[in-house]
Amino acid sequence: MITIKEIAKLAEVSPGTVDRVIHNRQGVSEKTAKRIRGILEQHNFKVNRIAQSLALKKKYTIAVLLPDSDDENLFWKSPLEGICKAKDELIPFGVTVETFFFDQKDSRSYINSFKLLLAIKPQGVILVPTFKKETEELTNTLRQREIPFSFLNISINGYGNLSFIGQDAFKSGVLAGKLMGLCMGHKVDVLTVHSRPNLSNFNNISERIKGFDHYFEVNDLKNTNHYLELEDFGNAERVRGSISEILLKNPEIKGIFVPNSRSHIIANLLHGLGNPKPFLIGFDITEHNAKALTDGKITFLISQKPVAQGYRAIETLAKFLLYNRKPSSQILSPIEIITKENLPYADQKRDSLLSF
Amino acid sequence: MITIKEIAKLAEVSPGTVDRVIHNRQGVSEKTAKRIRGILEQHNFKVNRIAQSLALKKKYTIAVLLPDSDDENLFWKSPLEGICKAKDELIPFGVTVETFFFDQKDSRSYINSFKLLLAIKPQGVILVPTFKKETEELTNTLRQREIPFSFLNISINGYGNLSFIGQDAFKSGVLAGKLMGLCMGHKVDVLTVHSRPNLSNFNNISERIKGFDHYFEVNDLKNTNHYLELEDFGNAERVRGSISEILLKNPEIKGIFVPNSRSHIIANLLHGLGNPKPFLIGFDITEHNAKALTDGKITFLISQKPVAQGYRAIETLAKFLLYNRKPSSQILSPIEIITKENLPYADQKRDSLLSF
DNA sequence: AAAATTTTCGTGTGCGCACACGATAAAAGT
DNA sequence: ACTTTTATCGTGTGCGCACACGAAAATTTT
Repeated sequence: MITIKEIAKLAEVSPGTVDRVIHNRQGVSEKTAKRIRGILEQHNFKVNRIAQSLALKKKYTIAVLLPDSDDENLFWKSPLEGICKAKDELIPFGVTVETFFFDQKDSRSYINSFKLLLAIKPQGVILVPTFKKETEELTNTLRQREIPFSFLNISINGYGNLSFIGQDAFKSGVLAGKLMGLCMGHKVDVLTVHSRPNLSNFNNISERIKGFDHYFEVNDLKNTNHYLELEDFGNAERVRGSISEILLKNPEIKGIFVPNSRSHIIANLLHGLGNPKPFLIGFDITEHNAKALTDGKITFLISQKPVAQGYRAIETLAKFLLYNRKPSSQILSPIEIITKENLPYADQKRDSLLSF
Repeated sequence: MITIKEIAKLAEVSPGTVDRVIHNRQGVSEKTAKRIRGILEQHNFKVNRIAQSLALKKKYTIAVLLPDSDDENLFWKSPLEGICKAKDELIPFGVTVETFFFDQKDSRSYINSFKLLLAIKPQGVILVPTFKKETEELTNTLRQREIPFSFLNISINGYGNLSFIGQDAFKSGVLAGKLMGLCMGHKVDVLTVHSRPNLSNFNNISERIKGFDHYFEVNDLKNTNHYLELEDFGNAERVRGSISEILLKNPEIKGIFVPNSRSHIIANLLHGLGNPKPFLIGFDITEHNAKALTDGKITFLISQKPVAQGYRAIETLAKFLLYNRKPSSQILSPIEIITKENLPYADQKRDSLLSF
């Protein structure tokens, strides 16, 4: 690997001048700049990122705003894990990552945490835009202060975000539909169990349902889709009642689709209702879901490499701050099909050369 | 992040002494060593990998021995891609990666390429142990010279390799069986199309078939498995003849399993034989397979993140050489289920903070 | 007790780059 | 022709660490 010093010798200038050309800084005549650029290209010069990182002394702070993961909703543990991993790796780069949490069911906590976030004066922000209106406010502030920000996991358009890191929710629904169609055939009824639209993260959920239904429409399958809207997945008694009611009324229902990470709740209820091995498609590998999948109470889980999602969100933003590398506007996670058989191999940790 | 110099001040010694303690080098009395270790722990000191890499001047050469990818077998392009990526990133670490190829159908080329490989005196080797007997020879040489080596993609035991990077072939077969069982139901006949056992890479193929059959046995499904053994997937006329013959004889065959990356050949033949949308499970996302999947001629592809496989093989070996970090003996790739719907999101490139 | 040896430790340099500072040369102003 | 301004470039230092070299102290040998 050729160094700046060597390039300088070849061009008969000082290393400082080469440095200026590399970074397009002013203070070098067009004539010599051109010559140096030629030599750089000719020798395929690439900055040694390692030396660069060591020399760079600018400090950056990235702030993250994401839902906290209570016992009821374990999903957010995974992106957080990826975020923490990126955080560790970024320390020697002079990048600090600070995390702020909010309650998914309380938009005020979203606003409040954001205020705390602003107080640390971050140079970049990652956020999960759970609440639409409030997000408009927040992003206005960020744009005003010229703080770049990316959306994580939930995609909404027209807010001037640098990037979106997450899954194509609609397509993941389509895939769920395909699996249902392939395994259930044409004439069987299916049931979609979802929560109330006004709850958080609904953007993804509704897109999944749309995608699911879309598959049946486009492929002209003659299945009947039933829907069960629950107010609160946490209320076991009421959920049990609603489920058994709709299943009794529609005994021809054979396949069940739960487009959120609380699939295990439905799976375990069905088990209790005398259906130990239901055909059920759920979302996300949480601990509970993994257990239900292993026990055969869930057939398929659609997953999205949530750990990698968190990691990449930080990584791309850091790259933008450090090297001014603009990420693509959509960084789409894989849409993984997880069964009992391939679960042990899913969502592996990744580590980089710099991690321990 | 606390530095060596700061630790030295706290311990009232010189940075050099701290350095000696960190690397367990001799030349420091147990008393002061203990004191320094205490302070290191207390402040949770971690070496700055970036500064370390810059200071390290030891050069390493990693040699890779893998099958070349002709038009007939595109699979190996993917691991190579990952290897090249790792190679680029490793340059600033003083690690050079050299690749050597052999013909999968010619064990002599395996031996010959290995000789060339030895000539560059690598400090570490990655190899795809396609031929069993010959691999024994090669690994003997490597052990003799104390050159650490890892196996890529094909797993064979008892050769003293540092690590294996690849898929659990048996389990991937089990998963294929599961998908077949789920979609085909209990009474349908299925056909497994494979190549002759003496061909290269047979270890993986036979394990996949074993896994596939195992699923049906364990779950007591009453399907009948038919087998078609082809001498050469490349001979279109003969393959067509064999396929149409077995399908005519067994019209009840509804599902087809092709446990190798040439699934697209069978898929296209079936298309020609008047079965435009067969139920077919194949392996690996090659260009041809991806096309056939998109066209609906293949239902499922089982994939294994081959790009990541190549990358990780190099990465783990480099980490071992650079930092003496022993990888786990099995680095298992995910067993991915790929359909038309999630294909666009599969096997994404990954890049690190140090890549361009 | 002096010399020789070994143990224990400090100092200094360089890895490749970024960037501040100052020097020189060219252009503009007076 | 001289000063002032501006454009152009070179020099030097530090980022955190590894490692070679040598100095000092402790130990052994004579």
